[in-house]
Amino acid sequence: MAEKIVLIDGHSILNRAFYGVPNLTNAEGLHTNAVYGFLNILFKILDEEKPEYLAVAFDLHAPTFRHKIYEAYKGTRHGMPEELREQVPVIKEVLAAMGVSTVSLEGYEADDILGTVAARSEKEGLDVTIVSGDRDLLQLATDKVMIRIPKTKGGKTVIENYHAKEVWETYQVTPPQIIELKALMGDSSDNIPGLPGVGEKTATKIIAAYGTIENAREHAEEIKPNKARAAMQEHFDLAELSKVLATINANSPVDFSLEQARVGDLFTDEAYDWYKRLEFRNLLARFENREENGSVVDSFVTEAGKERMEEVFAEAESAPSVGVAVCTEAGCRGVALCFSGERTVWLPEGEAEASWLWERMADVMSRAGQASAMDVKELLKLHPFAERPEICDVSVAAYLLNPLKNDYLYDVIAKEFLSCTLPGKEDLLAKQKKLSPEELCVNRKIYCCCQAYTARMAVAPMREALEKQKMDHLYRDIEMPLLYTLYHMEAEGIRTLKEELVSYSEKLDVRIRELETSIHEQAGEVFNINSPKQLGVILFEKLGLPGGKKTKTGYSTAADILDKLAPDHPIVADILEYRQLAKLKSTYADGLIPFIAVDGRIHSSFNQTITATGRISSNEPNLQNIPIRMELGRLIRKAFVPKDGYIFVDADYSQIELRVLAHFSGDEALIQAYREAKDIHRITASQVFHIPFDEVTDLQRRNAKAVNFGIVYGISSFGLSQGLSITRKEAEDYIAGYFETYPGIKGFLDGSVQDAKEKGYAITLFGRRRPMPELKSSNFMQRSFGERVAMNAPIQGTAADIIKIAMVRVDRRLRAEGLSSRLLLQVHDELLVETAVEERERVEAILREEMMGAAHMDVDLEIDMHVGNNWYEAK
DNA sequence: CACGTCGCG
DNA sequence: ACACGCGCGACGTGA
Repeated sequence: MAEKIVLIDGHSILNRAFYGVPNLTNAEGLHTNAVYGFLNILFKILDEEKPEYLAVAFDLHAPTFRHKIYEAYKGTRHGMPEELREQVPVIKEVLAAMGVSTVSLEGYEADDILGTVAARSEKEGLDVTIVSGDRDLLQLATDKVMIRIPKTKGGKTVIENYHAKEVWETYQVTPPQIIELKALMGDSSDNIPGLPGVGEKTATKIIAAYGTIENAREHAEEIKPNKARAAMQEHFDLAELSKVLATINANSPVDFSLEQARVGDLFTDEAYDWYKRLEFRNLLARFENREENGSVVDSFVTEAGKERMEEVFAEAESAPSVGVAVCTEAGCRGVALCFSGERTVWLPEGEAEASWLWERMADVMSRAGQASAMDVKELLKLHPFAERPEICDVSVAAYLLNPLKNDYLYDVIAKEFLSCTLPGKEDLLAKQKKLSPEELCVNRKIYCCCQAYTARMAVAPMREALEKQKMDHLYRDIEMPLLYTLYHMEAEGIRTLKEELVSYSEKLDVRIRELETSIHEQAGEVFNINSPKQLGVILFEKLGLPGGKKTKTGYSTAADILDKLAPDHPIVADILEYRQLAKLKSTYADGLIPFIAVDGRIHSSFNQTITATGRISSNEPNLQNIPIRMELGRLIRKAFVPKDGYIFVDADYSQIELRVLAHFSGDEALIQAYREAKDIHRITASQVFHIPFDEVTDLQRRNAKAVNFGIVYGISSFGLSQGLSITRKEAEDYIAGYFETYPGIKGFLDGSVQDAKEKGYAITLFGRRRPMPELKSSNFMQRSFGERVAMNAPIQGTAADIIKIAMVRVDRRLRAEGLSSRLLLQVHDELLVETAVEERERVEAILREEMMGAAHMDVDLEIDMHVGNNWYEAK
């Protein structure tokens, strides 16, 4: 079959689209209806014809030869409305972005270009399709050249098709005679005057009979309707002019290269960006279902039948590198496997069982030369597989490369590391899209395949980036192994006694009601104590307590403000107690109950890609902020218990951050202090205040402790003064005294800030980076924040690195040594192990060895360890 | 959904 | 004179 070229009459189709599509604008206020309609027609044609070549012809604005004649006749052309005019450059840009070649030629109309290119192409043996709204072009029809005229019928676009045969059937004339026809009947849309009083019917009769207008004139006296005969005799010049206007010059000197017109990948990143900007959601969907080579979304194959799926799974197990993703949504469950940029396979649940799918997925993870996923921990939950270095988690890698992001979405990763534009969650699964169940399922499949694709393709560039930034060790030897430990902890969960929580909640409730009544009485009215807004009005307006404004929205009623107000009114103490109890009840007692699973345990999540510093976070529920500081809150911990025959062993690092600081700073005095003394805060007080160790008062020790903390947080005199309720001047004196005592620390903190400013990031002992864009800020507040972060990040981050190392080693040893004791929780500097009674000593030894041995610094790591029958006792 | 508040390290 | 301690997550309120 012959190759095919599609030629589009740009302005004509744009114009038709403009009047055929209701007014549309995007967020920028740009009119988009004509562009939208144009693209719809374009795609419809391309779908139907699947041509090898494609070009769009545009008139230039300069008047053409034919226009000049016409203007000489009539004067001016009617202008185009502004709403359409502004879309002309847009469609040209969109076409350029899609790699569609456009043709225009000074002094010639699009018709001439179309005619010329059509004639040349036909000569070269191609089939030609011309798309236009202009019937003038019918003159170009042959048995190889088809003219297609889109029309809107009842909101739907139907296309009339004309080869020479159809022209004859419709008009009873040959295509070249269309010119004669137009010369007589004219064409108002194309500003061809024709003869007055001659319409289509008469014109057709005349040309059918005489062939040409010249011949018709010879026989003018024979022409039937008197009106037409008169016109022919008196206004023949008009017919001649019309004939010139209607004649397309199929021999114009247009510069056209067939090769340039070859249809390539229309769905480029730039085109995608344009579609997004123009908000062509429907067309984006078409975009995503495209059939071009190398395009991700359509590179996948859907496999049906268990036998065929088995083959694909087997193929994946021996493949050098596979990206894996799953969809667990009922009704569209399945596994996506990406083998290469050209091949991603979707394996639907179909007749198989989900459990079978997940087993086979786990086999792929266990055996493929390299197996990668966006979230390996999620896959482990479906069906566990053994840890091995060939498994990569792309989200974790992305997190290390930039821990400041809120999330690590595949489309962003693909854009960043693969320069590839994929449809995002919003594009595929947004609720507003109101997809039918079938469409939703298709989109879920696409979503899943995109994840597999990104996981497969991003591994290499991300590995490279990690190596380049010297984080490959951190990734391979700390974060990836940690993922399995976190999975184990989540799967294990912690036994929690519902009855304990319920009775605790009831106990709180009694007191809360008492306080509520008392507070309302003292206020003289009933109001919502939980509303800071209402509370502020009561305290600062009705009761006239001193305080004034503090927050953007009104009065601050935070605890530290209320503390200072307590002597002024007894209601304040009640409010503080109410707040405390309300918090305990809502967040902890009542809040935890729904999380107790059928196994009687709470399985919270430990997130590896959340914090800016490298810490782990916990949620649903957060088990890293269970109360401990106040006795009442601490009682909650009695609800967390080991299973029968087990006890809790809890180990926490002693001042790990301060030790890290001592190591980093190399400050001899501080290092020496750690080597000698157990009570670092007391020794700090002794040295800073020049007092013998034994004479340090409790207050002095407390102050020294606050300074130590302050240092770790990135000291500021303001912050310290707030924390200690002292003046700024006093705080400054403390800090000055501290730096005098430990000059190495001053040097380290200054150096950290300096270093971060030069490099743009802070770095931990194990190479973890925290980017710090704030340091470049011209805003004092932001820059100051950046400076504090630069001091804190290496310290907090290194402590995080260390406990992560310890966690992995503890988890591994418990398993490797055949123990049944298990790591359950991590609370930043603390590990909780559910320990078989008879394994207690082994577990204690493992915790001690692995936690203390996780890093070797100038200051040893120390731990405190406790044992108990619940979490309350074990701390 | 942002804010204020407060629990933990 | 004035910004503000570092890192998280959950709850309740109110627009």
